Amino acid sequence: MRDFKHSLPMELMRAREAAMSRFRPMLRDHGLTEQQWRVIRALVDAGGADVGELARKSCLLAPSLTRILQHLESKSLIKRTQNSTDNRRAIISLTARGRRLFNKIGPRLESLYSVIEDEFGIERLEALYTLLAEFYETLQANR
Amino acid sequence: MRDFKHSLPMELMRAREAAMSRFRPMLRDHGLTEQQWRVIRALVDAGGADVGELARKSCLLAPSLTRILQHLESKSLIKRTQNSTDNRRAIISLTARGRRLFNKIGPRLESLYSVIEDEFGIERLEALYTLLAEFYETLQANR
DNA sequence: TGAATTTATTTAACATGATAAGTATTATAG
DNA sequence: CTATAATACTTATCATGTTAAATAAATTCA
Repeated sequence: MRDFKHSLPMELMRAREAAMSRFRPMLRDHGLTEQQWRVIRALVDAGGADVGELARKSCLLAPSLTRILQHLESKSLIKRTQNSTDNRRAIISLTARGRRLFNKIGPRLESLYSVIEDEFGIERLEALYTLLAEFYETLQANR
Repeated sequence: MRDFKHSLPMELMRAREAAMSRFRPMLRDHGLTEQQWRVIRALVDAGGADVGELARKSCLLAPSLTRILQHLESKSLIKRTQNSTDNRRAIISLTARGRRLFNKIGPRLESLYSVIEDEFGIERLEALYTLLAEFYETLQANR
């Protein structure tokens, strides 16, 4: 059997964890988990979206997202607006408070990210992005 | 700000999930989670290890591993042996039942994995492994 | 139209992720 | 030696991951 150390899902996880461990403390200082931040960032990107769209953009399963939205709503970081044409989907968007939090955290994360760019090199980072995207597309296509 | 779609931790996660979704149903059919399988596989690889070593090899946090070991022990898939020189660390190893389960599942996962190799190509897969390992090493080195 | 399906989201239940605190054992300094 | 610190692991707590089931609104079709 292939060496245990050579397990692709594990290598992907280790690489991800190596990166996230740089970001997580900062998010925590602002009272956010990694997943909550992904939702906020997706909302800035989309400027309002229903739950399904948010789930796709933030790479979260619907049940997780449901709980996270309840949490963010209780902290007044997001709000829900009823969709007139389909009462199943409410439109989620950031509150002013949510946007302020994003504006505070976003730049700090960017600077942490640019440190990684410098350490690993932009070219190799781009090569990694490309391979990851291709890998994902390949596996989705043949699903 | 960098495009949201271009977030490295998310891309790593998506790629990992694309792969895991191929393996997870099979594991589930045998009553195992992905993490439980990682522990079993690490034990085959090491042939007996204490909790700390197991945590590193299976990429699990100690509290998660504690719970998983309790679960696997209750299903008689692993056993604990006392270490004579240090009573803090018990040595974990597979039971005969654990080994049988591994022997049943291992080959099936390998064949699922070889499908991915064929779809994506071994060369690109190797390139991906290399980049991931380098990325991990770079970020660990400068920690 | 209205019963049956489909779609969107939530709830439930169990397992793991992440951080902090607790416990027991071993190592170390004085 | 022994009080103290360090190490290895476990517990506790809250948040998320994963699957299945439930709920409710929209769609389809007889």
